[in-house]
Amino acid sequence: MNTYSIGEVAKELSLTVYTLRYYDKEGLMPFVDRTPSGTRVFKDSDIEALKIIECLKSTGMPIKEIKAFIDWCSEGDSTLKQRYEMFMERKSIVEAQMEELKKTLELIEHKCWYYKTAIDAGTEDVHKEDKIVVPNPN
Amino acid sequence: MNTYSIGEVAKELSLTVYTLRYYDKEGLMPFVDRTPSGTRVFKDSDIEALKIIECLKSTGMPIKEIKAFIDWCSEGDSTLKQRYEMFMERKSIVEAQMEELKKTLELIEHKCWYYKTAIDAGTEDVHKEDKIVVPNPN
DNA sequence: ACTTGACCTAGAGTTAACTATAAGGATTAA
DNA sequence: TTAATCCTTATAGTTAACTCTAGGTCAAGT
Repeated sequence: MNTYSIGEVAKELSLTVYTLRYYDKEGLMPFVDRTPSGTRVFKDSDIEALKIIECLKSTGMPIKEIKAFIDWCSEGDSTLKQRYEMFMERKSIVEAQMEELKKTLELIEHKCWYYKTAIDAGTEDVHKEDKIVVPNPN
Repeated sequence: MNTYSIGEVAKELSLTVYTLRYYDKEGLMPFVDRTPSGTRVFKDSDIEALKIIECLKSTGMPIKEIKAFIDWCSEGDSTLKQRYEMFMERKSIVEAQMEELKKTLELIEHKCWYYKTAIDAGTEDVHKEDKIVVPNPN
């Protein structure tokens, strides 16, 4: 079974060693082994767990909540329901984020069109009467 | 033409008056009028501009960059190209975010399944041999 | 043996984006 | 007119998530 140093894991996950040690300090990595002298030794399964952590982080989940999840994992089968519900809640949060992003993208695409036509006309004034000239979505 | 107080705008955009004043201090709202005594008076077009600001903010754009855009808007037609390029860049950033979120959602949905089956089995151990029992995407 | 470089901890510093407080001015309602 | 409820500025405090420094340990290479 492969093992990795903190520097290797940092490179692999595009994080800094500072960040990884910070996560450890916050209790996100209680599963990582140490050598007798204290150096962290990461297993493949640890990297997988860190990928889950990064996944949760990318949904905007705060580190304290991620720690709660990690704690549940350590507690075993008695917390299966909490963990399930946590992921179900994340699912609906992410779905809402995707909806939100879709609307954002539409507005941005409209702005791209707005500026493209303005550049072609040489002035933003072409849009001064938008409500009259182009009554609809623009 | 309608006008609004800072409190009304805050309510309308689900922000606090603190946040709006902070934005103003950071130079995001140079277009907002004042009464002779200094009270801000928001027009409908100001609220529309704030919605664009919120849109940019929701893509993760830092306030300093949003300020650069607002400054370009004040400078007039000479900055049309910059503004166009800025929105084109935002467009690809948002598209990348959507791709990322899609992958995140897939992982989360997998975890939902993982925990649902574990709950049904009464133990997480049903997944201990995933690689053998279910060789593929799980 | 010694130097180099990666690792360690504890704790301080940074940054962004608010969030709140203090002290006061203007406007409205009783 | 007096209280309430807005608003103002300046400035201080908070929070999350890093990010870095200081001072030290440890293992490998020359």
